[in-house]
Amino acid sequence: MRSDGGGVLAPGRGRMQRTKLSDQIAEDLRRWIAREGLKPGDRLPNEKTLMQHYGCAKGTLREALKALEVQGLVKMQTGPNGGAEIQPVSIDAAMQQLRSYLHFQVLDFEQIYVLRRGLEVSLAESVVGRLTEDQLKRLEANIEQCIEARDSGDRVTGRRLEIEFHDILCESCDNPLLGFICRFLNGLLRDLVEFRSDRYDEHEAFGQHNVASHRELVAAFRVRDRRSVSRIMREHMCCAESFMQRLDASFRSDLLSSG
Amino acid sequence: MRSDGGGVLAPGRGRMQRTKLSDQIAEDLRRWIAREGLKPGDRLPNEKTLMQHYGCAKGTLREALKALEVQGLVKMQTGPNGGAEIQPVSIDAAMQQLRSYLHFQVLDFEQIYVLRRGLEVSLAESVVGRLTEDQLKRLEANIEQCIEARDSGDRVTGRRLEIEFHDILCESCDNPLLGFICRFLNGLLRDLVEFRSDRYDEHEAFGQHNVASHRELVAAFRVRDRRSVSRIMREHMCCAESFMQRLDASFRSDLLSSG
DNA sequence: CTAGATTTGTTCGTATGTATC
DNA sequence: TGATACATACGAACAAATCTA
Repeated sequence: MRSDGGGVLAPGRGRMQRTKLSDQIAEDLRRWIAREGLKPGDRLPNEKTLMQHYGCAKGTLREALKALEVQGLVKMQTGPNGGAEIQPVSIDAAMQQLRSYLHFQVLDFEQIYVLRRGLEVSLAESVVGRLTEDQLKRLEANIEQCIEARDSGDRVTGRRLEIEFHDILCESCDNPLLGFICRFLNGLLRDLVEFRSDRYDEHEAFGQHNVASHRELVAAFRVRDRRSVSRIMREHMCCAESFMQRLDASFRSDLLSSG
Repeated sequence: MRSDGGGVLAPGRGRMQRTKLSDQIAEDLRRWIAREGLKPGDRLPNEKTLMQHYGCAKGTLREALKALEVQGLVKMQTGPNGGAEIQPVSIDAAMQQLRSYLHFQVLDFEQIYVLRRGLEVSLAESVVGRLTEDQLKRLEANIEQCIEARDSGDRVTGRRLEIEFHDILCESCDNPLLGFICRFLNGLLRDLVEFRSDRYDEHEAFGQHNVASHRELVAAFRVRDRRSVSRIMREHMCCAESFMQRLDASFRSDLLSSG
């Protein structure tokens, strides 16, 4: 029993193109998954059944399933009881897509900090009283690792670890939107920091500030002092931005002198 | 042109390819597009050529192209000079992916405004002096439309138009990250506002506030008064949040009394 | 406006690798 | 050790869209 397939037109310019059958099937499957309320671990019917249901060929159905797979909705598996298995909605697929969108745009650290200096404060406020003992311990362990990295002179690792501190905070955020964006900004910073100048003094000062701020933050989190958390994070963001600015400046002068 | 394709096929004995052939081809095409620096409008080789290059069957290649199409990198076209055409990196694909990620999360207007009240102010500040005469005119026209919608009692259209005001501001933002997120938040609000209560008095007051604030904003934009813009938008967001809160409250009481 | 050429879209048949029992 | 179920992949052919002469 083939679904219509005749009159479905795609809005466009002069060329009105009949929507591809594989796209119709993909869209139908998406709706079916939502309507049926399928959860991660559930499986779609196998290819043969779906082929009979939609009255289409293997290639067509496989293109439809491929679309769902790329979007991270399902994962294909071979063997008995194989087929398309519903996947937990992945934050990674959304991040990668947003990243590839921004890949061709100009982006510097200042544009990131326009968002970050406000959002990280909101994030910190929102997780006060929600951090588990395990997470607090991991925050403290992270600070120790930062100190080790600094002592061993491994600057890039140090910067990366300091960003991980903020990733841990994202875990407890009950606002999925805020959590996503903060995590995403952290990822962008991780990429940027790889290419910054290796000015020893700047990195040293930056690292010392970060360790101090992170220690104050953990202390305030432990006593659930929301106002202190807010203030410390605001100052921390402000300082971090100016440190990044100086790193960026010396990085650019390095480029000039070497080019 | 070598018809070899051996570097991609990986003729390993024992276990065949761990990753699906179509995925390998898709990844190779992505890298090829980036390395070659292909721009929107450029075309990939046609299916036959690609089949020969990768030494694969039609179905396999089509799955690979489908993956690129879903990610918004290319668009397929039939006919002579058809094939896979490179697309401008679309903001829509990134938004849709992020939306589907958040679809299964709990999200209310308060969580949106935690971000919006800060980001819209930054956005407004960043577009001061960058708005064209055309955009200023469209902002003013938008305000007139809002008044018309209010007079004709069309509340939902009014709310939608007021959000479009903020979409226009996003156009001039030179920070792609900030622009993306503000646009995305506007989209979320558009969805939420559809289901809000129809309390006439609340909507009326909300509409009047919006028109007044938007008028003040346009005036400040015209004279490029950055500090006024910042202040007005901050107050506007604060008021809008409390209005939404009241709409939400009466909406929930409606639900209770009807359920 | 029609006819042909080009290229994607779809179908069917078949074979093979792989995981489960 | 097979036997079975399933996705993966190949190849040939036809259908539909679209450009050009």
